[in-house]
Amino acid sequence: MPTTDRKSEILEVAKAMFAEHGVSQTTVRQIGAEAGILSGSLYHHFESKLDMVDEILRSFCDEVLEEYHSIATSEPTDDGLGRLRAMIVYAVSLVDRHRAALVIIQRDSDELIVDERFAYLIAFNNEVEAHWLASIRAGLAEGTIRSHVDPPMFYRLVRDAMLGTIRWYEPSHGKSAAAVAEQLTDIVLHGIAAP
Amino acid sequence: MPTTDRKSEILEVAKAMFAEHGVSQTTVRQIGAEAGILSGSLYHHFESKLDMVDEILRSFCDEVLEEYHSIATSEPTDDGLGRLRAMIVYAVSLVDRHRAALVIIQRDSDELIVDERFAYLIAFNNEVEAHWLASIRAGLAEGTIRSHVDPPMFYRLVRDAMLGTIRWYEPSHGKSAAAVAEQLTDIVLHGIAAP
DNA sequence: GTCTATATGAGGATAGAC
DNA sequence: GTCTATCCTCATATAGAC
Repeated sequence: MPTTDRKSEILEVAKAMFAEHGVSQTTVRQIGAEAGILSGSLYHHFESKLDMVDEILRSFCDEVLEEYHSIATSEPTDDGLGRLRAMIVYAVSLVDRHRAALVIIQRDSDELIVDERFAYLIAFNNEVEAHWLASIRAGLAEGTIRSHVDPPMFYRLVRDAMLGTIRWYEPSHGKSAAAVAEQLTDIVLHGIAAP
Repeated sequence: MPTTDRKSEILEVAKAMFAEHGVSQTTVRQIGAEAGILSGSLYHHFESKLDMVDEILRSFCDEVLEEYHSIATSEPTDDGLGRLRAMIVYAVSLVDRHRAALVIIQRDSDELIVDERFAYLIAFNNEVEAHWLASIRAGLAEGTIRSHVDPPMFYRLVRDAMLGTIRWYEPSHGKSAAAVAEQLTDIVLHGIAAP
């Protein structure tokens, strides 16, 4: 048995290329060339180009939802602010570990969800948002979050700030993921104004 | 003289379509159909599809840089925090007034800048960033911004939070642009943690 | 499982009549 | 200034040999 089968190998190549150039800008010929196979032969492993995208994104969504569930249940249920901190750290860590999948979802999901089989992307977003909103509302209820905060608006602002890091955050040089998470958490919690 | 000439009309149609579906996903045939003209006839007004994109983005960049310049000079030069507030309000207002151009730049600039003629997009980003960094550093120097804040990282986090609003902010219903700006400014300045 | 060869369609762009 | 007609290229995907 090989350490990784041919199909998974091709999928890794495709994932990187989809992330770099976008799904529709990546051709099956390019994927084949990069994977050392002719484009026609790809269809022995996959039914279509979108099938590759589907496999990549499904496994990502499954994994992430499972991990959010752990955070939501393992942290003390009543400590909204604590769970929120944990979620920020976790979300930033995804930029390290699943950058390609995040880039694809961020850039191409509008285009993908036209196809019904990608409906799970909408469900994924809703479920993630629900986890965040629950924590924010718990924080508001327990008084650790200022009443000024509008939960959905706040969630979206923070989510977009995190997703944006994908474009400029370089794991290899400069700031670590931890430093980015720390700066973001600090700003979100205490603001930038001097007391 | 017509109120708007045919070329501007076509450009407005194209701008909306580029913003909705992305530049490379919008075909000249679609633009023609929407503008009531055949695709071949578009080439009487423009040399190529990318020429349309170029005209749209150039005028946007010019206008925005000019307005940033006003903010930077009209507000008291020594009040970094004040200028920063003004910039946040201004930037959010762009989501209202120039949504389409912002969407195009956000989604397609990676693809566009491969072409040398779009090099001004990089210059644009650098210049806008320089305005923000100057204000942030002034705020740090005068002590109105906490020393914790890393200027480039902070700028990018806030910029991405603002750009993200493009995807969910609906000028027509619900929150006004002012409400979004207010919530964002409030979080950025004071954080969400209760004192 | 990968190759050769090719079907089929859509994209940007052009030439010349009106 | 717009239309008709068409060129050329490149995309996804298929059929069948090896």
